[in-house]
Amino acid sequence: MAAGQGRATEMTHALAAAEARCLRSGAQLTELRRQVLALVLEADQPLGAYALLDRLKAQRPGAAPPTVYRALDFLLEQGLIHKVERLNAFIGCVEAGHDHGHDHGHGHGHAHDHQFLICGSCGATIELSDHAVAHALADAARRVGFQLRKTTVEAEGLCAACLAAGAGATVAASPG
Amino acid sequence: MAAGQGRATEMTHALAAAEARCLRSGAQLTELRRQVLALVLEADQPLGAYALLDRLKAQRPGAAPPTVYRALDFLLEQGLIHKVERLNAFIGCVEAGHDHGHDHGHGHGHAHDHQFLICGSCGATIELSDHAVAHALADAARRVGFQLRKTTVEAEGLCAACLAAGAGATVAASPG
DNA sequence: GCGAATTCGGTTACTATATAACGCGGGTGC
DNA sequence: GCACCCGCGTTATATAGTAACCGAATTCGC
Repeated sequence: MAAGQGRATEMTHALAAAEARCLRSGAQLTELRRQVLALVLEADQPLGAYALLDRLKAQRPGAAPPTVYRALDFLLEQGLIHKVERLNAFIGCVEAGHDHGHDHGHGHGHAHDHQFLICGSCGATIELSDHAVAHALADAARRVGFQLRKTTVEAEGLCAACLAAGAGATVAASPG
Repeated sequence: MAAGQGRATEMTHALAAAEARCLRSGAQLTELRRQVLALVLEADQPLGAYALLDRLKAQRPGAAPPTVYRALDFLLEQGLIHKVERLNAFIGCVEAGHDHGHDHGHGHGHAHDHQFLICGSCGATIELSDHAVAHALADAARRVGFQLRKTTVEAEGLCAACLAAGAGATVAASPG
């Protein structure tokens, strides 16, 4: 891609931004939480809690499910990561590193509306922040008197790269 | 309840419609599948697979997880039920009883686009079929060259009834 | 009628995902 | 020092989902 920086650099930036954000909000980005965040960020796909646990054990042999789940809960609350419900997996928030220039005032991450596009062929997961989708959903909810708190919009299909590679015909199946 | 019919009547209609649909498509709505469908339909909330299994055991003592999962897979394929990803639970499809007047030609249920609004207070789950939401998502996907196959749109919040009951302040918590 | 192929579902065993509950140690305030 | 909260280790368990094998019933071809 056209990005002029490697993944390692992005990671460093993202971690620094996360740290800065936690400092501002008073949240404690502990060593464990930073480790789990790093594991999520360095993956190019959403990772399940137990996949993260396996990797975490390299650094922290005694790690158990609650170890990683507690860290994930924290990171979710801070808006540093998202959960992909369809996959029961976790992925870094692409907006976590940005600063919106204002404080939303709820003491935690801004919990922006977002959408995921999950490629069924290569597993890549694209995060969107499409206002039209968010508005359409908000409108539909308002129409039935429903007050939204958190939205989950996830779609499965084929990413541009896999479509170009002809995955439209094979969809991750080996050619016959 | 302003509806002029009881839930039992709705259920009977839904089951009859499901049977008719399966007849047309050649799918076999067996006794087990009908039982599981009835359990899903008679619940006023989405039910997890194991909750369904517990209830199924009353009629079918030997039932085990695969028993209910196989039935659920069938019902999902036929479009007679939906899965609520956020809850890992299953709910009857409100359109399953309708007839769209045309055959979609893929040999199974029409898999219409839909959205769920899940009340965090009472657990009620409202199914929408909002075209604006579906279109917005389709547009956003097209813009990044992503081909949609299946969409999952689920929102958590407060339903109109719970809002009216003042749940906006308490959200299912007992008053202090 | 007989066997092959298919479908449905019972059964066992297992993997994957997630949480409850208890306890310890380190900070902070007094 | 002591109470308190928080982070986290630890054990155990709950919940969700699948793999693999088997037998009964049906259908198809002969």
